[in-house]
Amino acid sequence: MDEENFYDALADPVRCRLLVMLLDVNERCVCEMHAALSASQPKVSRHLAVLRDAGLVAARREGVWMHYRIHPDLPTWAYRTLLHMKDGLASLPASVSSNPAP
Amino acid sequence: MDEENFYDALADPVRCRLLVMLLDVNERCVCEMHAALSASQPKVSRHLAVLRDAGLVAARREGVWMHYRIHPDLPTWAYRTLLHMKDGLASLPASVSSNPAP
DNA sequence: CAGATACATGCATACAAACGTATATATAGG
DNA sequence: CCTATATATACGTTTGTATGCATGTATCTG
Repeated sequence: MDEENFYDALADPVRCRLLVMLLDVNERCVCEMHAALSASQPKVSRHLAVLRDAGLVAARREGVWMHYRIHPDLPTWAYRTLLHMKDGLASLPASVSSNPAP
Repeated sequence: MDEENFYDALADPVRCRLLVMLLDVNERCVCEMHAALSASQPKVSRHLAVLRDAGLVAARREGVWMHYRIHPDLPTWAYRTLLHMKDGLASLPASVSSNPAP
């Protein structure tokens, strides 16, 4: 969880929405999220990989499904920043404007 | 002050350091900051322009000098995020690693 | 008006990020 | 083993960002 990379991970609307979705519930699988965002599966998978590499989310496999959650060891300042982000993004549309899923 | 652009503005080490410097004092002129960061003047000027366009900082001209400060109308959640960032970045070196000023 | 200082910006380039499409991996079930 | 589902990744392309260098603009001084 490197401070320098933390804000890079937030600098994308898809990733922001993924994080906000994960703040609302404990866990979500990829298919849920890519459906909710109306974004293609590879797109969501790649963005989740960025968040995972940055240490923002953790993944757990259960059978065929990958369950993602906000990383439990996230430092307090990082978690608070995500909560601030959630408040600000609450009014925005859930889906990302471009590239709807087929 | 658009939430989407806010995190884009934070996604650069130079801009993060500029913001942290401005959190410490009320105002700073460009020459102070480019000296403190050991970065070239155009580099710092452009990064300040990004922060200004994003609404994160405000500028005031005083004679030949431009004084930058954290934008006084920054929403609370944004200001708190900057304070979190400052805490985390406190331990990092003040100057940016690459491209020292001539 | 000329020159100096502080800052901004235009241009070309290098580098990284994001995407779509296609394909690979993994697990579960017959 | 074969198929289907869920997810990840490789590849090529496009787009965006950061930078150095050079130049432009603004202000002050004389």
